Amino acid sequence: MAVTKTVERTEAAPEYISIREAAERTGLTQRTLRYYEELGLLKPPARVSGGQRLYSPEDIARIKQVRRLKELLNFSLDEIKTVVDAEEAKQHLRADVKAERSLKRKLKQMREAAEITAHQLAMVEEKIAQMQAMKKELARDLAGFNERIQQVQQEIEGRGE
Amino acid sequence: MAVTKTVERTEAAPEYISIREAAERTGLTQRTLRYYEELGLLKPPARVSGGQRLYSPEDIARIKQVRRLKELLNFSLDEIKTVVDAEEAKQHLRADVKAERSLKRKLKQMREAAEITAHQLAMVEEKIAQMQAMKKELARDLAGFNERIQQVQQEIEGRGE
DNA sequence: CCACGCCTTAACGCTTACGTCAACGTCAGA
DNA sequence: TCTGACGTTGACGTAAGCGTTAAGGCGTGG
Repeated sequence: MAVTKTVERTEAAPEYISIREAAERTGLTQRTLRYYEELGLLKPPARVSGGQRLYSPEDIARIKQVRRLKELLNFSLDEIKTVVDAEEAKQHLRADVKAERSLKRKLKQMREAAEITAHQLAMVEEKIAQMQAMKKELARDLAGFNERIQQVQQEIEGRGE
Repeated sequence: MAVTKTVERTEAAPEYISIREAAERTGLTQRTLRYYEELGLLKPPARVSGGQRLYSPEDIARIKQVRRLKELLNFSLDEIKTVVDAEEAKQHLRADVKAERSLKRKLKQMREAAEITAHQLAMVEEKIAQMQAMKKELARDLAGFNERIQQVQQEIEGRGE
């Protein structure tokens, strides 16, 4: 019985925003938001009775996370999908924990979730290391330039040109 | 009088390598190397008399830099082109410095080069900062998971299940 | 009540960044 | 000298990631 979530539009929920606002706040376009939803990267947001999307703060947070995965870590949308699917699993297991079922099962699932998170963490750390190496190189270049600038400047002054 | 650079192929320069090796060492494909060259991201390498490309160690270094710009900083090839064009300018000015001309001119050019480098450095630093924020978030998540795992484990032991 | 603005889905278009032939030269070894 | 591996330049193909347009629904202010 697929119940379509709706929200009172009688100013009840001020934190719910239109796709326009969502796009502005996340730096993506409306088209991109719909596209990501279509791909399953974003779970379908709430709708008003008229059918228009209403994004919750959690939705916004998730959108920002997807964007970070893409822009910072350079993940493809496919890769992001596997990540968010994993996060879905996390949510489910949290619900499970609250619903109280087999503890061993939960333990296994939580370990998987932790492993995924650890993996992502490792990737981020690796990228940071690479970028710090790049930073060093650039800093060295810059120092070299500044040194030469000093030299040339002294030459000019010495000459009194 | 466009003189085509050539290199003795009588084993004279062991540091010069074929496009195959260049691709292997840089992690790009041969096609990509030719494509980048076509776009002006790489300066045309030396050739043997037969027309085959020979990459110098400097060429290889440049290729790796282009790759870093793409993969680490997520630059488009267009953006990379502006960067390498700027670096071209640096090289030219270095040649100028050796050729000894107007010192003031050189000074101005060197300042520009330094500015460009500083700009790139700033971008790298910003990305590092963003990624460290992301790292913190992930670390926090992971800690939360591990904590919960401990809890569940104790529950299991306490029960003697 | 109707015009205007914002939303919807569906479909096609387009750019980037290469992959993949095809057709042909080159070079080293048997 | 022939053969087979490797290289060359086009030219066309293609997947990802959206942009853009079409055709229409909803609701709100004048």
